[in-house]
Amino acid sequence: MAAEQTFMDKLTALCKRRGFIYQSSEIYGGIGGFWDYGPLGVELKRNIKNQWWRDMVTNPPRGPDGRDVEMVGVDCAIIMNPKVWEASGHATGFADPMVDCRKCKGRFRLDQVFRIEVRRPGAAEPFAVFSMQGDGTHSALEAATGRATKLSKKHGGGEYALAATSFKDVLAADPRVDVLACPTCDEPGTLTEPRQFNLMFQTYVGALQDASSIAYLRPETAQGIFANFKNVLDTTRVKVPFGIAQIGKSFRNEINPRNYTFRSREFEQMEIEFFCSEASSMEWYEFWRKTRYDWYVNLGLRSEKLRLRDQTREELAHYSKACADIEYLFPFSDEFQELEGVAHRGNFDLTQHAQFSGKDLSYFDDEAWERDKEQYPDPEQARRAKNAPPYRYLPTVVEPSAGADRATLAFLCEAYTEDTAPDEKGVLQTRVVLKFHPQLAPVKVAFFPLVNKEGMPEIAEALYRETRRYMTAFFDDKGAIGRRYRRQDEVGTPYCVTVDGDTLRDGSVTIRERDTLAQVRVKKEGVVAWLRERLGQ
RNA sequence: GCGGGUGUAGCUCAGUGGUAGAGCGUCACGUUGCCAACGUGAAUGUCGUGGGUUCAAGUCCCAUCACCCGCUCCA
Repeated sequence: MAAEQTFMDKLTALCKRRGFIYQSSEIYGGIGGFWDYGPLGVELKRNIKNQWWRDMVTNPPRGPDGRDVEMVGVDCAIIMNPKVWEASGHATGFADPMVDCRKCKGRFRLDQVFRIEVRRPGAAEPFAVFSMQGDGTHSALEAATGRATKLSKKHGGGEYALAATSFKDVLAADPRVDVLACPTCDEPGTLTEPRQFNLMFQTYVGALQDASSIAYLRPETAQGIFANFKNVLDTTRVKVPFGIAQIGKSFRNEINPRNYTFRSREFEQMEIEFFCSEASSMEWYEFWRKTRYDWYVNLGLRSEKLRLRDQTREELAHYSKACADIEYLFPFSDEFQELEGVAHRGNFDLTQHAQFSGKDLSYFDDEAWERDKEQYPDPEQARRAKNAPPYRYLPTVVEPSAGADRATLAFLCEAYTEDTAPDEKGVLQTRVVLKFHPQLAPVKVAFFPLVNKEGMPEIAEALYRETRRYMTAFFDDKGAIGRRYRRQDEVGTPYCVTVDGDTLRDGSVTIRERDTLAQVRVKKEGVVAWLRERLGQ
């Protein structure tokens, strides 16, 4: 742990020193869970987002059906009608504190779990106590009857009386939660202390600050996509299967933000909701699972620190058929941490929004109907068939949901390398280098005059001005050449171009490669083309 | 949320209740001939913040904020 801690310390120090990441409002003592990207950090993160958008939206891969994936983008408001969060399930459990079970991972509202006491008529002490879930005392008692009868028989039979007290009331009288049993696991001691879960940031819309004007900052970008599903269907010519993508900020009022930018209260997501038929959904799920994993690998997360983990049945949400996490072993933890989740969500979200909004969010498959309608000669039969699957249905959703800040942090961790390079006297010295994939590097190329005379600076600057029309470039004539190379290594610049004496004689420059330190000579007129070819800019 | 630790220059860190420091970095000038050069000079601090004790607080006390570690948590 000590060595890994040192690694994170070095990385965070580098990120601060070279302008990748700053703590938010640092001059006022900072604020927990919020981070700013500096001049180099914003380039890095933007490159990651742009690459994602290019690879997923504007130039998506070929799907399992042999056709190019159809994908459109949206950019939705952060604040939405609060009913959205009722439909999505994010608002439930707000009114009452909750307890979690450490064993079964269940979460229960205190007013919906009851302590059931079974006692003989007139007896002071119950002969059996257990826990039961219910919407109210009545439903809890009803649910408990079967078990109480069995317990009564076991204890010799005879009449018994039931009493149900909600955990809320029990704990009000006696705050010891460890004597209460989890209604699922049925053993005491597995429940956490009750807590208020209010992880959505709350605000007021309009000048009037009362209950009717409460709104929330979105805790995920996905719901904006679902809420616009019908709009996109009606106004573009997409056909299922297709996806809607969005990059944007989300907010969660995390109890305990930690691990640098990994768990922040304000963060940026890159999400796709991919809509397909139920029949093809597992095929699409497998496709996205692999496509998204490969995306990270292709951009440089090559080590064994990246893995694709299928969630176990117990981890899955009730509506989900399958979910895989793309995880990275960050230096700050012994455990893999989630970068992205690829979830098979069934049609849960569209069902919820159709129900809560009262709007029809079904999709009608024209092509299939045109193909099959001859099979329904009877008009009434045809009308019924037309409005049911496989012609009209709520599409199934596969959701690849990635964290842009987490990806940025993973790429930084993976890129950070210490190796050795010879100094002026040929002695090996430690070198810090960020080995970013060239596509992600904040600065693509730096231009140096070997020395500041004989017209070298002018030539180098002219090349710099020409090149920056196409890519982020940097000009540096300060200090010795070796030092300038090292400065660029430290921020991950893949190429450095040096104008030297030979440039004056034959018009060639040296291009030095970041990872290998190898140098090649290129005619100065060909430098831009040489770089654009290798950087795809 | 609980317990422990830390907070001094851009970074890493010294600093016995009595003048605010070092290395690296940054900037200027000179030098420069391909991998962390050298010389000279310079800038940089409400010692996290707010109270308190004291003749005097970076140092002691209290509170608070931020970060780190361990638990917890991650809807």
